[in-house]
Amino acid sequence: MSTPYHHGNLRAALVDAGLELARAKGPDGVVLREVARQVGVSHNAAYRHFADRDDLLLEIADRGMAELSGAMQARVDALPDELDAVTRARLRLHEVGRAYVEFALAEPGLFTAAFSCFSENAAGREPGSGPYEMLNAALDELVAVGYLAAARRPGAEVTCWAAVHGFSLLHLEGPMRVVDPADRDAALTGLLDTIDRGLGDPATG
Amino acid sequence: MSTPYHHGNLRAALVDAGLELARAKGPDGVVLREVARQVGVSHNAAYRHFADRDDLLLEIADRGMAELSGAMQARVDALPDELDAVTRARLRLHEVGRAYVEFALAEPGLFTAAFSCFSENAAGREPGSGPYEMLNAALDELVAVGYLAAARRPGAEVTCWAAVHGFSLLHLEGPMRVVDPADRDAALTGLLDTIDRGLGDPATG
DNA sequence: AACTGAATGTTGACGCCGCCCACATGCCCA
DNA sequence: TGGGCATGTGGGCGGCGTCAACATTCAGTT
Repeated sequence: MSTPYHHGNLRAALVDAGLELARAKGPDGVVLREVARQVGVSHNAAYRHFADRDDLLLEIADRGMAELSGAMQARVDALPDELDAVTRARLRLHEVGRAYVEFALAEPGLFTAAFSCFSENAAGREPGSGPYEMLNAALDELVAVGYLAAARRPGAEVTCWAAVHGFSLLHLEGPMRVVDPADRDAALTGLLDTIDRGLGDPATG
Repeated sequence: MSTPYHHGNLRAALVDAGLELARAKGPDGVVLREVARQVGVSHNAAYRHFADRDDLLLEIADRGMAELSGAMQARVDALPDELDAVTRARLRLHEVGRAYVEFALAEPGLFTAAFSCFSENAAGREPGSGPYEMLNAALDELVAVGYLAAARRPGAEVTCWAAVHGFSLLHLEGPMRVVDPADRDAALTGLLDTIDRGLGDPATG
């Protein structure tokens, strides 16, 4: 009555609670018993909906990835239209990278949780919506507009991803945890600039 | 008698055992009770030498960092001498980065353990011996030989570190765990090349 | 050589955790 | 109406980190 024996939508409630825990304390904060406690259900109830803790974490990771994708998409969409093709493509890559780092620093727990495990059918439900696909799209555009030589295109996505991913982790859990935000932003600008120069064709850019 | 009540050098033995556990299973594999078990001492014995688990992990991390430094130094020292200054400086940066990634992939557990926590007096006991210092030295040399413009020097160490760190983690625990070594090496070469181009002064390089 | 205090190691306990089991409850459909 | 199945409960197991009390050894003083 007051609290019906069957929750009705326990699975979703568990994921939501777990998501909040991940946000607040990172992947290690997603404790099955605590999640159950917050939903007001007994420990073990979760096992009717998830094989084990990792299975829950997997779904949380997917949600985190989706959120990251959204943040990246938002920044890309906010780009002004009236730019020439080349600078627009270059700015697009910058925004993709900046959004990635911005999200990681704004949501450290969720970000690390999202990378603590991976599902096969990754974040992007419909193709093209995941962070990886957005990055590849940005790079493809750089080739299309003639800024990035086609010969340099293979592997470029790994370079870009590695750079922003490493930057995020170094400032999140790494030795750069304590640098002040201004220096951090300057360093990020420098990183994006170096990548831009490194990818660009001197003849064209 | 057979096994003396006092171990004699328990602290070092615990660190060694913990180091092996870290190597094999990463930071989460460093379990106090297991470390004690391996040394043949009761659980809790470790508390006479370490404040808590993190304290032990800290020392393990230091050792891991030192090992990383050694691997980097070895690669740098192996560089041939008879090169002109500019290419030598550029190669030096390449080797620093390659050694970093190589170590991370060869010793995944120890590498992640080394970055799972940090001591204040970081890895390099004597100044200049830590990974960070070696990277900075390589970049300073790039400035000295005129390849890297002094104006681009600030923040360059963050860019380089982020790139190789991110590359390592993406291939270690990240979505790129499964790419085959050949592709991985090609991607790393591409990354180092992009960084080299991004840092270099077009007029000089 | 005996005494004493500090250092070191042991035993036992507490409260967490993930996970497994047997059982209780409520829903749906024949 | 009744039976089967999904869902939630309660208890228990072993493992963890940590604390407190106790045992043993060592080293320095007299």
